[in-house]
This record gives sequence, C-alpha cells and structure tokens, in this order.
Amino acid sequence: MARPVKIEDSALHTKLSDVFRDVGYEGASLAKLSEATGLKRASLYHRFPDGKEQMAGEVMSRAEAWLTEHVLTPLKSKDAPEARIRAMIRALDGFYSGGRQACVLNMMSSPREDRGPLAGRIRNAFRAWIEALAVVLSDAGADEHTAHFRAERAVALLQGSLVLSRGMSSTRPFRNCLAHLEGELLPPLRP
Amino acid sequence: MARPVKIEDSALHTKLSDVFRDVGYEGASLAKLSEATGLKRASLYHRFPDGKEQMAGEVMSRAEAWLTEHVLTPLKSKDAPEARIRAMIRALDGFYSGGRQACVLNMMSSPREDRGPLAGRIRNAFRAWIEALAVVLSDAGADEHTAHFRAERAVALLQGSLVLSRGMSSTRPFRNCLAHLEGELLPPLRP
DNA sequence: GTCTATAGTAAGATAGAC
DNA sequence: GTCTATCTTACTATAGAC
Repeated sequence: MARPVKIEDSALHTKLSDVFRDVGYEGASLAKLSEATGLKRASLYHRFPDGKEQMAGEVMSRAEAWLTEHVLTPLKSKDAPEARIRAMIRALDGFYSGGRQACVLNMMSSPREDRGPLAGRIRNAFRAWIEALAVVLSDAGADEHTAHFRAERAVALLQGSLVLSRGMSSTRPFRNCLAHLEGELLPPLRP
Repeated sequence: MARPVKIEDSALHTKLSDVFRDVGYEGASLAKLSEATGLKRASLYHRFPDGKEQMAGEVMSRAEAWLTEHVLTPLKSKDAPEARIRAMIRALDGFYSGGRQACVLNMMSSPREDRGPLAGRIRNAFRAWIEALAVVLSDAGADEHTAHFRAERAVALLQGSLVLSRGMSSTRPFRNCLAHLEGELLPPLRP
C-alpha cells in the first residue's frame, strides 16, 4: 500500500462539515465521517481525541468563523447599506451552494445539544447575525423596532427557504429568496 | 404487576410524533420511542411489525391528515380570504404549540429517506400547502405569479421561524411570524 | 397486548503495529 | 499520521411467556 499522506486540516474540516450539514449530529456516524474524509476511524480519533463531539464542535467553530468573516464583517463595513446587504447575499449563495447545502445552525440544533455546548453557540450565532443585519437597516433609515423585525424575518426567510429547498429537492425556493432579499430589507420609500 | 392496558392508538401516535419531531428520524431510537410511549420495544413491534420505518411512515400519515383537515380544507373553503388565512394561522399555532414544537416536514427531511418513501410525501405536502395558499391569494385579487410567490414565501417564513425558535430556544420568532402573517399575505391595497 | 430475555448488528471509542 | 484489530455499548429486531 502506498504511504498515507496527511490530509490537510482545511479539506478535512470541509468534508466533516458537509456530513454534519447533510445528516445532522445524530445522523453523522463515524462510518459516514470516515468515508467522507477518507480517514479510518482511528485516524479521526488521532486528530480529534474527543471524538464526534469534538468534530461537531470544530465544525461549529468553522461556521462561526465563516459567519464572522463573510457575513458579520461585511455587514459592519462602512459601505452603503445596499452594498453591505449585497455582499452578504453573495456570500450566502456560495456557502449554501445555491440552496443545495443545508445550514449547520439548523442541522446541529439537536436536542442532543440541549443544555450542551452547541445550543448556546447556535443561539449566539443567530443573535449576532440578526443584530448585525438590524444595524444595517437602521443605517438605511429604519427605526430600531422595524430594523430588528425585518432582520429577524430575513434570517427566518433564509432558513425556511433552505428547509423548503431540501424538502422539495429544488434549489428554487432558496434562489428565489436570495433574489428578492435586498428588496424586502430595503423597501422603496413611499412618498 | 398490574395487568397492562392497551394504550390508545391516537395517544400512541401522538407520543411517537413528538419524538420524531423533536429529534428527527435518525435521532429517534427505539429506546426513546419506548420511553415516550411507555411501551417496551417488543410491544412497539407488535403494533408496528416493520419497526421504526413503519412508525415514521404512520407519523407522516398523521401529519398529512392533519395538514389536510386543519390547513388545506380551511384554505379551500368558501369563506373570505381573510377568514381562511386566519383559520390556518389558528391551526398552526396549536399544531406547533406556539413555536415549541418543530415541523415534522423539516425534521423528517433526512437523507436517510433520500429516494425513500418519505421524501416524495414531504415534497407533496409542501407543494399542496403552497398551492392551496396561492389559490386563496388569487381569490383575494393577486395575479397568479404573485400569489404563488407570496404563498411559497409564507411557508418558508413559517418554517424558518420554527428553525429560529428552536435554535434560539424562544417562541418569539414563531409568534411574531404568525402575528404578521395575514398582513404580509394580504397587503393593504395602495391607491 | 404487553412483557422479559436475547439475538445480531452497528455504533462510538481504544490499543498498538507500521 | 494512518492503519488493522478489537472492545464496549447501544441499536434494531425477534422469540416466547403470560
């Protein structure tokens, strides 16, 4: 057999992430994780001594980092509100593969993590996302209550369109959602 | 030990449904189903000879029946559009326990059922729901494209608000969604 | 119709060779 | 760093008593 080469951390994390996003925490068996990464069980334990829980934790960490870099930071930039929102939309389109991949925040919201470490992190991620979006809408002229309401509605709409896309085996709901998101967040002023 | 009494089918199905909605298909172990229903494993197999798959199938059947009775039928009534939508909203509030319970269509959309029996049924349920809602909006004066767009958006919004409510451990997103749903589906006419 | 007991399989996790 | 081999536990499912 050829000498095994160490798989890169980045590629490994991506493969693990794909599995958890696809089947959730409970559904992500070591067998699936092993097959997806090309590493045998024991090799996964070498990288992640605490096993599946650690893998899920690091997948969550990557999701948090991605959210910060590609969503929160652009939303907090000094660009015009329209530009900030468009930057977020472009990032989301890539992250969810146009609707083909589910959101880790939905798929990992398992009761397995009830009172566990992931529950609080998922809640914080949703909160930070909604709050950053609300600030943009405030900057665009919305009052505080309206801004928060529309921000939360937009995140719900995104999550729901991903649920529909998965349930209906069609990327159309998600693509439709993205296409109309800017217009819903920043409605034209009515004189 | 006292003589065991047969548990009613309706109550049994409700308990099973609660588990599947809570933890999804993969997470619903026989141990959890047994504990929730109060029936031992072997007793569950007496009622459901094909095991977990059959239980999930019957839970899905009950969800379909519920959707037909409490959502599709009211939406297809001869009442005014506002009344039909309000009837749906009342039913959803009860079915999802004000946001405390997840949607079986989301939680059972497992890749375990990819190309399996549930995938097609989930897709059909979403389609029927959206289509029935679109007809109401058409009756309220919306053109066909707008009606379908708003209907799909509303179902996505509902699903997403349930995702947010679960992820944030708060019923507020769902309650908020329901409170504003009628206004979003039937926006006031602008002269 | 429900139970105890158990079979058989797949799960998560570890030990030690290379 | 990856592997094969193995352990223990939990899982789905079945057999048979009451």
